[in-house]
Amino acid sequence: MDKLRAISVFRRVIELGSFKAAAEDLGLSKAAISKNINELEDYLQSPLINRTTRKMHITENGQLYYNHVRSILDDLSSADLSIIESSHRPSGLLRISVPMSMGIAVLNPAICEFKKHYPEITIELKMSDQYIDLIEQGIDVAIRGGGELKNSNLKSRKLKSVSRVLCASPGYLKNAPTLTTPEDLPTHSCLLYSLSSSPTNWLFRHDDEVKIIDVDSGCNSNSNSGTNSNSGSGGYSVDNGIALKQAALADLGIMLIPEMLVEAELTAGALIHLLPEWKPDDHALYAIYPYHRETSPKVRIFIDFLVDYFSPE
Amino acid sequence: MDKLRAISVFRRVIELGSFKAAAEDLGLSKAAISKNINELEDYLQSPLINRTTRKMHITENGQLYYNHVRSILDDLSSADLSIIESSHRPSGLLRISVPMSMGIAVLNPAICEFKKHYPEITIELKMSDQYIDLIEQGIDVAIRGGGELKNSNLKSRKLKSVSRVLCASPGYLKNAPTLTTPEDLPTHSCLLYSLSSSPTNWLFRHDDEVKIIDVDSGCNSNSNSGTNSNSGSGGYSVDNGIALKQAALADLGIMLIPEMLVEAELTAGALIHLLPEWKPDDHALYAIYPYHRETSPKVRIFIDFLVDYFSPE
DNA sequence: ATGATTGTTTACTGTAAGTAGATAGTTATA
DNA sequence: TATAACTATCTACTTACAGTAAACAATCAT
Repeated sequence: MDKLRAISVFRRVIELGSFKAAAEDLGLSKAAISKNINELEDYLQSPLINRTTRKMHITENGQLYYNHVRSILDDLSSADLSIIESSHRPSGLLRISVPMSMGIAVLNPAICEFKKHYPEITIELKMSDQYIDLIEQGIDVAIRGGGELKNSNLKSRKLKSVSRVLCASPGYLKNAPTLTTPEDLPTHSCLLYSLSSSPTNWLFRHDDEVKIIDVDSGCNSNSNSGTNSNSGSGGYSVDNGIALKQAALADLGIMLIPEMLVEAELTAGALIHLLPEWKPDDHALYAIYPYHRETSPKVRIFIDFLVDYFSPE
Repeated sequence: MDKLRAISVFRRVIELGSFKAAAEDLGLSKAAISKNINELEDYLQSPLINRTTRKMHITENGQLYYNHVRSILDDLSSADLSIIESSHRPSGLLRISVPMSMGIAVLNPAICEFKKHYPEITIELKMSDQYIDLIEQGIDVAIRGGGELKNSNLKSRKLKSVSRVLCASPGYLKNAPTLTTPEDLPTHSCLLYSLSSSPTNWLFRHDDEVKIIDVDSGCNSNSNSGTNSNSGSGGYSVDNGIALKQAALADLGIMLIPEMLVEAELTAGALIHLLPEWKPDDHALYAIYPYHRETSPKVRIFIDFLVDYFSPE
């Protein structure tokens, strides 16, 4: 027995006062109504409706049950409706995870704009420089550089290309080895951004020429920290873009960093753009979200917004 | 989809935190759990649980729905339980219909005794001298003389034999024709109890001899009312035993009446037992109640009690 | 009486709910 | 790194049952 249907049928029979009327109202046969009522009565071990072929009268228990059941059915359908409705009109809480530097430089402005369009979506932005488990932590969307997925239950969507620049502070460069081609990099102190998809392999293009440099090659062999002079890559790896920039500004070495994080420093001369004719490969910003047949509209809307927000034109 | 089952499954999954645990708890396969959750999500057009093969986390909508649904399920099962329980422990309202004379003479004392045993059953006794429609009026039990049923949705159960006596007042008999055999009755003024199963055909036995007298035979032809003297049956028919007795005491004629209604008058001499060697056929008292596969325990208990109460030993 | 109306019964059918077993993804352990 | 243990999902299949149609039964109106 589909109890919920049986109860709905019972309710309708009581409200319309006849099996036939309920049958027509519900688009069922009289037989089906009869069966539903019988099954419900069997289940409750109690008569609910006394009936002849011409008259019916609700019993005391029937009336009691009707009163209970009506409010229960109403509650349930309102609960259903509120979920279904919320799945069309986006609202509720959107939990976003993002690495700190990107959160400040990129995502926060985007979110501020987003909130203007969808004020009824509450946003909880979590700055996190670790890759956390979205499902375990109940995160709706994570913004990350690199679309690789740790988990097949996640999906990713590319938001934006991030052009990166190779740069260092004048202070570092003053005492540093010469740098005329990418191949010179392993002799330098290279600051690594550990959340990059391949932190130590830096790729550069010049016209059709491609060079992949393992800037970490000398790291483990000669880890001469402290002094920022002479050759050898000083082992410094951070998972935070702001800290990376601070390290570079403190003359610690050369970094490969998203251009947008250092625009001000480059124009002010606090950082120098190195090997400008060698273009690093673009990173990309991805939105990562738990895959689900029924993606929440708030998630869909938010990602759509970000794609639009970051699209070039 | 059996939505109620899907909701129960969802609830259990949330409470146990795993599909497998819920499957074992509910005695279903993991596949069934998975299907139920998927169907519920499809119906609500919204993800309820984000899941990998190892972890699951309830979504915002899922939490919302869970909160609603838990109280709804609890409400429903408590409504069910209260009905099922009441179908075992008799209680509630018992509506009884009975002809007035029997109500006062027979049923009321029985009910007083019944109430001592089942105080939690509320009784509403309706004295009615018409045969009313039990189902239309929402009557649980009617007590009547004669087990004939107007309606196939009713059942009857014999409670008690009612021995009747032929009697009249001395005042009537003083001026009345002679009465030595039942055949003399049509010459008398016979008072009819219209609720009897055959009001005008009075049956008498003497040893193996049976006589059926149509006491109404002369009624329509000579309706000499007013005077209580001489021959011819005066047409008087009542549907109330007390009124019938009052009519006899007022010297209006001869009546065939349940012995128990006139015991006091017979011993006091206010009424005279006529033709004592001719025994009228016994009437019987029946309980009539709406037929239902699931008879209410209050009805069953009450009728059982009456049968026991009226049984001879 | 007759026909209209209404609930029940019966035989049948199609849907879908459940299962078993294979599959795929994830974590722990050696 | 490979393996084992665990979990959700998918696929194919079986089975149960909800609904229907049609005949039946009972009641009421005319």
